[in-house]
Parts: sequence; structure tokens; C-alpha cells
Amino acid sequence: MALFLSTIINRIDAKCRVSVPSSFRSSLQKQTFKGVIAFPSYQNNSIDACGIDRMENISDSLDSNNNNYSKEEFDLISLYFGEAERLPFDKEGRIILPKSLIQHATINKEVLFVGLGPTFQMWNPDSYNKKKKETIKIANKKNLNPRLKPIPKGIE
Amino acid sequence: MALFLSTIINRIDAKCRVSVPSSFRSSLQKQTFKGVIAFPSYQNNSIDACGIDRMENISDSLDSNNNNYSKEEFDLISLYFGEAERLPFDKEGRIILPKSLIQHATINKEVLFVGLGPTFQMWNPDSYNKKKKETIKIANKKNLNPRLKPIPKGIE
DNA sequence: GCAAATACCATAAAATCCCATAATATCCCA
DNA sequence: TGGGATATTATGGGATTTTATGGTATTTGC
Repeated sequence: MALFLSTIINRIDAKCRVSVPSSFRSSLQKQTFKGVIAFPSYQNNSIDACGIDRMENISDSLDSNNNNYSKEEFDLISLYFGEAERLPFDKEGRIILPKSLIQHATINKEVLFVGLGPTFQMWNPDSYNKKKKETIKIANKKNLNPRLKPIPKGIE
Repeated sequence: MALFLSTIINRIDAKCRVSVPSSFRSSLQKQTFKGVIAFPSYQNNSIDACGIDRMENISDSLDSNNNNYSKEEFDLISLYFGEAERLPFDKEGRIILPKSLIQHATINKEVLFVGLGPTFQMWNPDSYNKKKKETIKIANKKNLNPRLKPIPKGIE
């Protein structure tokens, strides 16, 4: 599975073309469809995206009898599939963002790409900064520590 | 899993290139991505780093159905992925430090690498020495037993 | 035939490769 | 064990390639 990391801002042109960061592209190299799958996030005004193999995995798991999705989850995932767009790379590694997604994320001049591991998001840079600040504020207030494994405990 | 030990200082050049200590490099030899993953430390003005295996483990756990992260935790972890950088080795075993990380760690001429077992950190040598003095001072004050104990939980 | 979509080409900036050399560590044999 | 010979590492700079980003030409569908 692809692993998307880091944050990159690229310009979008009059034809709604944006370069997908080259590091993201190389994460997708081995996949059968040369491009990305994108759909509106239901949590933020951002665009969620991933490679096609991830969609295929989800599709397979939906189809298997022993999937453990609740009805509500199933319905939500169905919505995602309905709104997902298949965006192929052009020769230069760009995709064309559909108007609907541009509108959803209120994108104008620039697109911020942020890697989230198995997926990534596209944002209006301003919206992203706002979101980031909020996240940090909440984390401080609730005293959340990223006690995920990367940083060994007991080193501070 | 890689095991990083000891402390080495290397120079950084005008193109922001630094040699990763060869002992660290050989710890990473077997990993699929020939390079390191680096991100700003949450706790210090230092840079945390590890091999890609570790990130992939975390990424997989994010994507699995039985992850039990709250939305807030998920957002915070997402921030980390967004700030993480994939830094490949050049033919000589160097990486290029992004400006954002250089700024975070206030690095100018030299980079101090310190091995922390499964991960390592990069510091401005001066900052590291300050930190070191403080750590020893606190340890003495609290009368901590300096004997090595296994590195804590979840780091295998 | 026309508009929209797609393919193709050009360029500047940035990243990467490649080679040269200095410094260090390691080997090897007397 | 010593100490020269050899290999490895660290570091610097120039040449080359890739990337991002425009614009123009060609095709496609209606």
C-alpha cells in the first residue's frame, strides 16, 4: 500500500490542472491505474484521495460475507464510492480537478497536498492552516499526546 | 527493526546535505526505502527520524478497522504524517534536510546524530549539549538510578 | 462546426547525479 | 604489535536530469 508523507503546495492553472507532488506519484507507481481517486471529505472542506488499490481493497471487503461493517458504515462508504472521481495523470504528472471538488474545498490559486499515510488530502492552504491550529488547540486542551509509536517514551 | 546507537556530528553544506553516519545507514540497509523518515520533534527543537518500516507499521494500524483512535487523536496523528518527510540517501549516503526541519532545529553548520534505539534524533550540537546538562542535573536531583533498563513499551 | 477536453511542447527552477578529493577507519603482514 | 597499505567515509562542486508550470496545437464529442 502507498505511504504518503509531508506537505507540499502547488499552483493550479486556468484549466484546473495541478501537479501531484512527485513523491506522491512515485508512491503510486506500481498501481494499475496511473492517477488518483478523489472525493469530497465529509469531515472538512477538503478533498480526500488515494490510489486505486485502496479502493479495490475496500470494494472487496464490502463484497465479502464476513465484513464487519454496520449498516450505517456501509451506507457511508457507498456514498463515497458514488462521489469518487478517477483522475488520471497527464504526461507531466498533473491531474485535472473537477469543478465540484474545487468548489467543495474552495480552492483558487493553490492546492496544499498533505500526506496521511495510506491516503492524502488536498486543501486550500488557508483552510488547512486554520484546521491545523484548531487541532493543536484541541490536543493541548485535552492533553492529547501523540503517543503513537514513533517517539519513544522516556526520552524527554 | 533498526537499532541506532551512539553520537556523531557531521557537517551540513550549502545544499543542505548531511551524511547520515554510516553505522546508521547500515542499520537501515534491509528496509525497502533507502533513506530515512524525519519529522519535527514534539518535545524538543530536534528532528526525530526512523526507517520507513516503522512508519508503515503505524500507517497500517491507522487503516485497520480495529484502530481505536478518537477523531481528535486521528487528527493529531494526521498532523504528524503531514510534517514527516521522506529523505532518500544519495549515492554517497547523504540526505537533504528540508528548510522546515532545519528551522525547527535551528541547525546551521553541523548536525548531531544521536541514536535512541529504534529511532534517532538530529540536533544542533549546542542545543543538544544544553539538553544533556539539564537531563543530568535533573537525574541527580531526583537521584535516578542510571542503570539501563529496556527501552519502553511498544517499540520492539 | 464549435466548445471542451486532451495531447504536445517549451522553459526556469530545483533536485539529483556524478566525479574529485580529503579525512578517517580498517586491514594485513612483518 | 606496529605501521604502512588499502578501503571506506565524509565533503565539496560542477554537470545533468527532473519537476513544476506555463502555453499552443490537436483531437473528441455533440
